[in-house]
Amino acid sequence: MTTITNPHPAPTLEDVARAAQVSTATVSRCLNTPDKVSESTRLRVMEAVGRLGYAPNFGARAMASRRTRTIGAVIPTMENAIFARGLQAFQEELRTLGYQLLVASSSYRQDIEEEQIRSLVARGADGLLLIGHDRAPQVTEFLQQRGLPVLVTWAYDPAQAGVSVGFDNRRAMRALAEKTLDLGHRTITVITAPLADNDRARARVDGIRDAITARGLSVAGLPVIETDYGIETGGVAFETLMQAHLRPTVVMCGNDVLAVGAVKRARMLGLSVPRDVSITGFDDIDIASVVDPALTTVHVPHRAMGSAAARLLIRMIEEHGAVTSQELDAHVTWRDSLAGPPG
Amino acid sequence: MTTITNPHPAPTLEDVARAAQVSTATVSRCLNTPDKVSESTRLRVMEAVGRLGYAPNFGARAMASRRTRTIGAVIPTMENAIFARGLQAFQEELRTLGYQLLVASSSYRQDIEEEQIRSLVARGADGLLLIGHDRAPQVTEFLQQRGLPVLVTWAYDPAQAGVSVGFDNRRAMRALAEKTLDLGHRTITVITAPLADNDRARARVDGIRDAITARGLSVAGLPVIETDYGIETGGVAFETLMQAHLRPTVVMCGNDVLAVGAVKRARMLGLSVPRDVSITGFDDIDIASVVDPALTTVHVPHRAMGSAAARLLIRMIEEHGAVTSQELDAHVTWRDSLAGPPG
DNA sequence: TGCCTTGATGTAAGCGCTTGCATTACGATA
DNA sequence: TATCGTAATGCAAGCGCTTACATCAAGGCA
Repeated sequence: MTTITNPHPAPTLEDVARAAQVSTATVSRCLNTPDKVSESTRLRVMEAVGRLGYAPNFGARAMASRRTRTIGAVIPTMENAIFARGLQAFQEELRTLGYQLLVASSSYRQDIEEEQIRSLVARGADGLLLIGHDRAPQVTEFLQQRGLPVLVTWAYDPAQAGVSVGFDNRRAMRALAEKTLDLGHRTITVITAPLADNDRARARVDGIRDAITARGLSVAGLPVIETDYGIETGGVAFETLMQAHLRPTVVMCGNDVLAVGAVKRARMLGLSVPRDVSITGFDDIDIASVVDPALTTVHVPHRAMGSAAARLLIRMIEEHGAVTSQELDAHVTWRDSLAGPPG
Repeated sequence: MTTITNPHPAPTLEDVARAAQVSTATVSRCLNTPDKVSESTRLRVMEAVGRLGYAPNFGARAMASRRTRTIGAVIPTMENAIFARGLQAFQEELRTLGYQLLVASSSYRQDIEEEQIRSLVARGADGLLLIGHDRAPQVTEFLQQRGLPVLVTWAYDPAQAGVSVGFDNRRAMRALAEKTLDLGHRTITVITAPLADNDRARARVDGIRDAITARGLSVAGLPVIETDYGIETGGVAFETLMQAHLRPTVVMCGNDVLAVGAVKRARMLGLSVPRDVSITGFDDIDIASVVDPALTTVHVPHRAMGSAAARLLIRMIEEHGAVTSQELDAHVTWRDSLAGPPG
């Protein structure tokens, strides 16, 4: 390997100091505590900073000052609108609080999530935002060992350890399932994202089971198809379900994207929604009200969750105090894709 | 200010070295060049690493080794599906190449973009991915001064300096406008995202003008409404346009989200698309084929663009070579929202 | 005039890591 | 047995910054 001499060495504090005829300490103070420096010096220094195109080296600064004002977040994927929206709000709120956001994504894989968490910690994140509770024990242990503030979101499950801000996936889905049962549906089927390593998805399916059981009905034969996130995959799963000999009167989907796939496929199959079959979603993203018929779904306050998470996490960091989990409301949004069973 | 002694000091290389009874150099080698260390030592060291929950300090490592294997990207917003998708592909490709992605978002504001760029540079990014060409000159100058590899994407404009990978927004929109004119439309109107600081949006509108001018028609009276990104805002703009005394026969939208808003609003107003009015989009995101009628739009290869960008940028970094811009194909996708003018 | 306060600046010690060079141990070779 | 090569390890210099502490100049006051 040949060592290439960088033709553009980034200017350092020392370069600026030399250019402005002061010590590095003074330059540092100009940048961090300007009121501790005389006006004339400050002007001279800032001029040099501008002229040289100086930008402080973050690593060095973090090392010397032992904090970064940086928050790390690991989400499954940016392609999922629900995370994108919540994270955008999270970031905007962080900005007003003087923090920076570092985002990484895990593609729904626990091993990648672990790798990303370690990387964010190594980068000196002052706190971490994670999605859901499912996580290998050694990761939790690692985080605890570090005493790093960690906030879980997109989930609120009082049974879980750790602070979270989110909604109760299980209860919300149960509410929707109860409405479904109220309408007279008895042949329910479910399409969901893969359940392994995904407590939110599992909680939603459990919510459906809760509702069924509470009516004294049996949950034994409840068909549940797991499939990857996507409109197309949702459609395929829907078609499979409709080919069963006991055709469902309602297909409850674990998220809106799968539900939209189901609705589209229904039309292709010549089925009318909700006359021939009802379909429900979860999340209430844009697409839910765009599809025809519009989805009956569970509305999740993504943006509110993002900003609440930011405020809570910063409080954990700055006040070292014990904060408590916060539950947000997720309620059924009634639209057109759910009606009584046919006949 | 009271200084709080961190109750959980992160273990350092030295802690590991002490625990494993070796020097810090050996620990470092275990982590970076394991084959230069004897097996027995390596095992002992790795055990200590695991037991202490050691994670290397990124800042220190970057400082000592003078590289980070990190790429920075600044996008306008994660809420826009087109960026989310392209960036996801970008990140996946980077991972296979052994690089990490740092994402920041600018909310479509140049000043925030500048701030984020500087921050990513300060964090030691080995290269930068930026969206579009519009940028304050001092930013470009700063980047150039640093000699940092920068790749522009979501745009391909041979007239612009700098390397880019993307598609020709102007030509693509022109092609769509020509189809529109071919169908006999003469009363065209446009809904677009704000044009200031957004070369992609401007290029798209220019493409429409190109098509009109090429037919020998006048572009003078072409109504153009600028509005923020969103389904709702698109709907409002559409309604405004339809209230004009000379009602358009086609509304061309700068992106799919605005177009979907227009379609939804058309239905609310009791207008049939495309019988009463045609509507076109741009981007071909999921929502475009979900809305009814499905949007005639311009298909953009988001994921291909993301991975191509990753490969190109890494080549710029690792081979120091002059690479050339790469143009990807964006073509009209014909669906149902565009037909001939009424009557 | 001499002493003290105050504000502005400089000095230098790290922060945690990588890496060139020096050292050591040990088996192979003459 | 003496010599040498090689593999394994240690030593220590820095990477660019912050900050406690030292220093210094300039007034203010008795």
